[in-house]
Parts: sequence; C-alpha cells; structure tokens
Amino acid sequence: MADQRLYHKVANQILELIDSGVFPPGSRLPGERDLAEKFGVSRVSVREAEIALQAQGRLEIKVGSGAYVLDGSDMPLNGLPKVGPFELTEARALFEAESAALAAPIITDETIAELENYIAIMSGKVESELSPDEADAAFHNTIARSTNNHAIMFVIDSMWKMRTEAAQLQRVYKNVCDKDSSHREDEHQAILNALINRDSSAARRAMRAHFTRMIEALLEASEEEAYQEVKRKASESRSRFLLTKQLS
Amino acid sequence: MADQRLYHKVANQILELIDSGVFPPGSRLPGERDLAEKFGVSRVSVREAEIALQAQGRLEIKVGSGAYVLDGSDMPLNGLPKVGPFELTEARALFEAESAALAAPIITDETIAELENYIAIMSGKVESELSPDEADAAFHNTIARSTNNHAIMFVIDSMWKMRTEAAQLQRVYKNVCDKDSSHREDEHQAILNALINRDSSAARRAMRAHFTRMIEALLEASEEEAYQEVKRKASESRSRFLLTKQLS
DNA sequence: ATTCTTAATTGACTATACCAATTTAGCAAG
DNA sequence: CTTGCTAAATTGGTATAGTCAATTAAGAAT
Repeated sequence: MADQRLYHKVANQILELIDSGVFPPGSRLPGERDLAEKFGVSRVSVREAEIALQAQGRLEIKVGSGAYVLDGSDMPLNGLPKVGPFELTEARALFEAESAALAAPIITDETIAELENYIAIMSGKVESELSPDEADAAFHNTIARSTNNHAIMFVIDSMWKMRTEAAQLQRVYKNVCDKDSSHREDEHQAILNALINRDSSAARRAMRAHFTRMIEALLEASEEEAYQEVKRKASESRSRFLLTKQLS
Repeated sequence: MADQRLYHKVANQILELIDSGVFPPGSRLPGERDLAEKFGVSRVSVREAEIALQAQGRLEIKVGSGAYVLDGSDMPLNGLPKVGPFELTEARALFEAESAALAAPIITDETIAELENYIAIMSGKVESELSPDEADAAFHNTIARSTNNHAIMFVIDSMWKMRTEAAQLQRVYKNVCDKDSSHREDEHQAILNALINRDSSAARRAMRAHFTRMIEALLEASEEEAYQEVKRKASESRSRFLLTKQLS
C-alpha cells in the first residue's frame, strides 16, 4: 500500500473530501497551489492527481477557473463493452426483472407516484424537460434505486448506457425503440401495477414480458431489414431465452 | 478543437500509435524523455498524457520500467460504485443465478471441464498459477461467458471487481470469504452438477443457494464483530431477500 | 446600475534537477 | 559456458521555480 504513487494518494485524498461532502458535486476545488500546500506536496502532484480524476470523469478542469466536482450521474463510465441489441435486451430482461422483484416489497408510495409521472411523460400527457427516452431511463433507474442496492443500481444504469451507445450505432435498435412506444405504455403500466400491489412475482413477470416483447420486435425488425449480424445473434439465442422464460 | 490541452493532444497521439499497431498491447512505450522530444513537448506533458491514459485503463505505468500498453480485456473499468458486502452479495445472488440459468442449456462439455478444473484449484487438489480466489473469479466468469452474452459477462465481471475493492476495505467481507472455503466447494459442485444436467432451473437454485449462504455468513459475522454499518444494511434487507428467495 | 478597464487568480506548460526503482551490462566465481 | 553478483545506465516519480494565457473579480468611469 505504501508503494503507490504520490499523485495517486493525493487523488484519493481529494476523492475522500468529495465523498465526505466537503466538496459536493458542482462545487469548485481549491486551486492547485492551495491544495499543494494543504497536502504538503508539489503542485505537479496535485495536477497529476486532478488530471487522473478528470480522466476518470470525476472532475472537470477549466482553464483559468478551477477544477469542479462532477455529479456522479453524468459520469461517462469507461470501459463499457460493445454489445448487440439482442444480447443487451436479453440481459435486461433477466436483470431488470430481478430488480423489479426485489423492489416490489419495499417500494414507497412516493416512488410509485414518481413512476406514474414518468409514464405520463413518456405518453406525452405531461410536459417536462425530460424527453420520453429520458423518462424511460428514469423509470427503470428509479425501480433499481428503490431496491436500495447500489450494485443493482449500477448494473441497471450501466445497461442503459450500453443501450444508448448501441442505439447510436445500430439503426435496427433505434427503429424498434421508436416504434414500440405504443406497447411501452401498457407494459410500463403493468409493471407499475405489480409494484403497487407489492407483488414481487408479478413485477418480475411484467418486467420480463416487457423485454420479451422487445426481443420479438427486434427479431421481426432483423428479418425485415437484413441486418445479418443481429439476425445471426438473435436466432442463435432465441431458443434458449424462450426456454428460460418458461422456467421463471 | 484547438483549445484542448497539450497533454490531451499528446494522449491522442499516443492512442493513435497504439491503435495503428505501432505499439501493440503488451508492448512498452518509449521513455517519457524520448516521447517528449519526439512530440516536441516537455516531459511533464507526456507524463500527464500517460497518467490520463492510465486512469482510463489504457496504459500501465511501472516505475523504473516503463509504460505498457494494456490489452482491452484487462481494462480496470472506472467508476465502480462503493458497495457494501451485503448488497453486493444480494445482487450477485440474483444476477449470477440468472447467468447460470441462461448458461445451462447451451454450455459445452469443454467449458464444463474448465469449471471442474477451477473447482479443483480452489480445493487445492490441483496446483496452478491461479490463486484460489482467482479460480473462484474464473469459475463465475466462465459461466457468464458461456451465456454468450457480453452484457451479462460485463455485469458479472463488474460485480467481482466490486467485491475485490470491497474486500480490501472491509474486514468482515474478507473474513467471511476466507472462512467459507469449506462450503464453497460443495456449492460450486452443486452448481456444476446442475450445469452438467443442463438443468436451467436447478442451476438457478444452486447459484442462489451459494450466495444465500454467504449472506447468512455475513449476517453472523456482522453480529459477532460489531460492524454497525454492515449490520444495519443487513437487517434492513434481510426480510425482503428471504422473501424473494421463495418466489423463484 | 452598467460597462469598461485593470489587477489578481488560476490553470497550462516549460526547464532543470534529484531521487528511487528497475533494468541492463559487465565482471567474477563456479 | 553458465550462474550469480555488482555497478552503471535507464526510467518513472517528485520538487522547485518561473513564464504564459485564460478567467475572474474588483474598481473606476459612465
């Protein structure tokens, strides 16, 4: 532990100050010169520490202004895998179902009201600064959050970010996402109803059904438009997913 | 684009050299002094560039040796949340169970042989360059890999990395992990048997049981040693986990 | 109160120097 | 010829000190 570089130690000290609330997200860090004196190190080490933190998406350094603490929500999260739409949807079907099942028994009325709001936004019945897509993200993330389990929140959030990247790259996925707005509302409502009833098992089923239909839609889309890659992956996995579906 | 920092430009130049194959993964970069001269910048700028790339997991800098290009496979993945041992185990119970259930119908005999080998390594019956802990990681990662789903592989791998970080920080977790070696072998064998039978449902159950016992062990440990934080989180979530367990 | 100018602050970059870890070269012993 | 050790060269790590440019804050002029 003693063989780590100085700038690494400094970075950790800064991180502690951030996490302990001394420097909340959005706030500005003291200047490099101040921090150098405070930590008893050279300015170079502070600089290197801040550069490393910036590379990790924890800070944003503005020339002539200062280093600002970034909110954890917009952390880019390095190293997400490139993942095809089918396998991603499959993974979400499994994991988000468990997320919903775990959330069901302990979800609060406030959170349920929040979810209702997101559904309204998605259907366009309520105007908001959130886009329908962002409301969709918020819907799933909020369920994950109500599990009170940070690992689950991380996983659900990561998969949404993969979806965003995948949607940028692949037309099929985007088309399907756009086209399924009609089904989406009903399915989200079904999930919500299960949560309102605090029915863990129903929540799992509803969430699985939500993504299962998305997979079907992807399959159709991949047949219409000859996206070989998607088609191959889809047919290869179809049987086993439909198999495991029955086992829940 | 012209207002980016120098070290950022240098980092991009280095990245280009890496991606173009001039410096393949595993190779060593020229020294900071050489690169500084080559790029026509100061050594500090090269240093800052390499530190940023290291923070992004593209390089590994070894003191007195040099900066080495990292393979994409062992990128450390930044931005992992700090997660308590209980919630992490809970998440793994849910997600790894689904991973195993999905893998069961399509796992190959080769992969099963691989898993057998990892179990043998963990029990010490076979000597290997892998530590028991690394074999444990390989066991779970291999199951995830056999799902053929990159999103699932990512999630399982991420959670193992969280575990590693958590174990460094929290004694309880580490103690439990060390003590459960005895149960571990039987449970892993049970999982493997389910996979051999291609029994999706049994694989799910076995995997859940594996982590459920770990949670019980954590609960005991947190009572013995008065780790308030763990204790609180555990008791708060215990009921709902045991609840959802029955619903599978 | 508003705008403009100016001074102070802050990050960006360079140059130089020294230290410690690592590697390499060379030499000695077997 | 191989092995093992030592010393020198290489390499990253840190510090100090200074210059420059972007930004901000303070003050003056309107």
